[in-house]
Amino acid sequence: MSKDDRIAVILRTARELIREKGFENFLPLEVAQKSGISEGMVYKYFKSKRELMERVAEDWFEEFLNEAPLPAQDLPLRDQLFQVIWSSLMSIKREPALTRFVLMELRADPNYRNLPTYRQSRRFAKSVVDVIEQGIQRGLIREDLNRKLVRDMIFGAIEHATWAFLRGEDEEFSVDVTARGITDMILDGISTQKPLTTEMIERLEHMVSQLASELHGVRMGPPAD
Amino acid sequence: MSKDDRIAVILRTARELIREKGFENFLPLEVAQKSGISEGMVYKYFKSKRELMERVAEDWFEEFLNEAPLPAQDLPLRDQLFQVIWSSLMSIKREPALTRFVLMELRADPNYRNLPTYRQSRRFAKSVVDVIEQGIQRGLIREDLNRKLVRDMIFGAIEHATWAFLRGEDEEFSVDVTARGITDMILDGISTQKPLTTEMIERLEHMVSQLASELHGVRMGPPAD
Amino acid sequence: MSKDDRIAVILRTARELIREKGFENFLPLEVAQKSGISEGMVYKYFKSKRELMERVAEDWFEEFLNEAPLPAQDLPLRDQLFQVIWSSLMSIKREPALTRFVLMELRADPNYRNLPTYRQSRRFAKSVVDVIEQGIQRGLIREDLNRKLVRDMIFGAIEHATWAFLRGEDEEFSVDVTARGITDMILDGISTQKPLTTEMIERLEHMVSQLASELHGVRMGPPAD
Amino acid sequence: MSKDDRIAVILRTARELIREKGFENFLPLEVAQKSGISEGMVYKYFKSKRELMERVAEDWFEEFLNEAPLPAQDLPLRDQLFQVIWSSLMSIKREPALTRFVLMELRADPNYRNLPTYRQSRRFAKSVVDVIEQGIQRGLIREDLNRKLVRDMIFGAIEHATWAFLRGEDEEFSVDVTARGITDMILDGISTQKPLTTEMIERLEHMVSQLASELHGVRMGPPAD
DNA sequence: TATGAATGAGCATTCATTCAT
DNA sequence: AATGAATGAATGCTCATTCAT
Repeated sequence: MSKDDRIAVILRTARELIREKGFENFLPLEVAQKSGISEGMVYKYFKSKRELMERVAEDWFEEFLNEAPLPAQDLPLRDQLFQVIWSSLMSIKREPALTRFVLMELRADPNYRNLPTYRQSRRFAKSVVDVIEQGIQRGLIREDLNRKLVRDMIFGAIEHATWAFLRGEDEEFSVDVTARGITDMILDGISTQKPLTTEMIERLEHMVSQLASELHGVRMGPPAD
Repeated sequence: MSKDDRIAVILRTARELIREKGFENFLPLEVAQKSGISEGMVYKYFKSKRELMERVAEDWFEEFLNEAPLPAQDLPLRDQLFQVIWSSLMSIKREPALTRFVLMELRADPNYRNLPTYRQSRRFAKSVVDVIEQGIQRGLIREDLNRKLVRDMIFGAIEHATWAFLRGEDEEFSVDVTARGITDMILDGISTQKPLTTEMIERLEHMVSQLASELHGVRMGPPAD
Repeated sequence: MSKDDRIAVILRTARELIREKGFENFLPLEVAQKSGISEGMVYKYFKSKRELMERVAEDWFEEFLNEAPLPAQDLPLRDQLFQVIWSSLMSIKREPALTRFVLMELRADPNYRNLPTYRQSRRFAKSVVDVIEQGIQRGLIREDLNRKLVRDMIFGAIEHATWAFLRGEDEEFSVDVTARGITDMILDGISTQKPLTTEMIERLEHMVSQLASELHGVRMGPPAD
Repeated sequence: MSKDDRIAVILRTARELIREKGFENFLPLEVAQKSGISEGMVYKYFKSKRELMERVAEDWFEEFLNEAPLPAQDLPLRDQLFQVIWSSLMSIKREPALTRFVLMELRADPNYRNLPTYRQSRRFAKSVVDVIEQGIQRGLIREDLNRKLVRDMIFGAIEHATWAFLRGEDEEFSVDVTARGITDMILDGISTQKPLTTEMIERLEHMVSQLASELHGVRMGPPAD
């Protein structure tokens, strides 16, 4: 078996083990046994247990990035955002144990910013930010937003929904419903109609009133409810 | 030293150690030494290392809940929400290591729902949900919202912002700015103005058209559909 | 509460705890708590945990010796032996945990021969040996027996039956049946009745019959019962 | 050193340590040191201290069972029984500490019946029971015996004799004498010749005397020895 | 006399990593 | 290249006993 095949087998086995037992119980010895090789070989190809785990996470993330291509720019904004959030939730639902590893272990690593996973995470985050920027350029999204915060909110919502799923709180966890909810809330907020609109209307009403008074010498009030 | 004082000392020391070294490196022996007592004493008052850590988290959460009283119901909705988010971020900024412990260890515990921390977390979540409900009743927030999702989004945003801070990504992390940003985004969403307003504007346009036609004998208006 | 009362309470509590949890899990702290006194008091009256446990065993043994008086010497031998064995099994059945303590811990102690329990054990063993001796004197038991071995066999049988009971193997463990079985086997052995004896008698009977017939012309049968 | 050799060394060392210090003071660390290996190696081949000790007991028992082959069926019953009892006592005399471990620790284990030692113990017990059954079939042993009780008595006698030896009470402990004594007592019981027989003979003597006196006018006494 | 806080030695077990073969 | 035996530091937890108050 070639070196690359060997590595592929180890990575696949390791991913299975993480999926089955959780990353806290992941043992290099088991990877070797399940791969039909010796422990020494695992350490030949991966400097340490940690490196192996990081590579597993990296591969998984890479797959995700490839499977979830950038949303087509000619789609409506809402659809683009939905697609990005939906892919993310879907991927998490498929590999909850790996998700936990990335969220809990890698992200807490002081060295996180030098890890490939960090860059991957940035790539994905960028695809979200790109959608936002596009929305801004099209005039559909407010310009005055803190981009970082928008990104945090989107991912925050995704992750928080994920935790509930990982803890088994939401047995009926539906990727579609959750993704739709997050998308709408991000775009529309939770308020009912906007006060600014009213103000503008009031201003218009004022103008109309003035016109009317010029015409008839009579001051019109706002339309009765 | 009285039993209660002893317990207090242990808890304080333990909290310091978690703060300094992170919960992964927390050793009961060190707690004892730093408290000037024997390891056995720690185990006299706390059945296990885990229980001690949970108590530290619990006390911290309790302090937070006491320090962050329910927002006054007569405040504007936006201020109430801001206050809740601000307290949360503030508390996290003060004890990042404990936050990590709660978010990563406790929340991932299969038994999480039976822990005091879970109930505390619910209490806090409830205070947020209460604000939302009140907004709905006042007609300021849409009725058709998935409450759980709103809650997830708010906490998700808070936590995600927290992670960036914990990782030292945002050195200039400002509780005020972040809380303000989250609050506004939750309430208003990120979109520009709302199409529904159009109806009202159409009515106005109609009024203006009539006025204008009276003035000039010409019908202005939007193009007929 | 007087000193003696105190001691009595401690001993009673200790016995209950040994009964409930087994002697391996016996904790002085629990004795104190259950007795409503402090741990220090336990150590005031008993030099060590071991001494306390030995005293519990001693008291129990003493009770047994008092409750199981010497078998009346005018009873048939078999009844005396049965009584002794029966009392022993009965006492064991009542306090299995204490029995285990004596059999496993005390008896294995290098210092066992200096313990009160040893002397008590000897007292009880003597009562058995006395029955045997009496049997010998009455001509009912062979003289050439190794007394020590007889004693070992009797107690061995009792203890082995006990172990099965302690392990829960014989749920239907009946003191009566077991005591009866042991008694009979000890007295009679397991061999069938000696064929030679009967044969000889028959031969003699045959000879006598012939003599009689020669004398009287009449055939005598065996004597009517 | 091969895996099997290593295991053998560990088992041998462990057995020595148990022999020297008793099973209560048995430390895995010491096994490793005395075997010239690290503690980790002990745990590589044996999941736990307990498992190691059980394996030591198991091997010892297996050796015993191999060294003490089934008694030849054509031997007299008494010789077969003697042989079985003798082997048992001999093995115990060689490894008193292991005997204590089996009798006290293993046999008290709630899981005892699932241990290999239990099955070994059954195998040996069966060889005894087989001898008994054979005796019954040959008409040499009473049919109406409670087999379980016979077995208990034999082993009880063996074990009780063992205990005395283990405690050093019988310094002159002789396997031959003890085995002989137990065998005889089991087979013959402790009673003198059966009184009924004597009685019958006396009656016969009486009849014979009468006949004789009728014949010769002379009173006959009991037959001279 | 009574308390109960305090001690601290003692021990089983794990597992990432190395390296002789 | 490949093996897998070997390492050994690290650590949570127990509990009989003491002694200051």
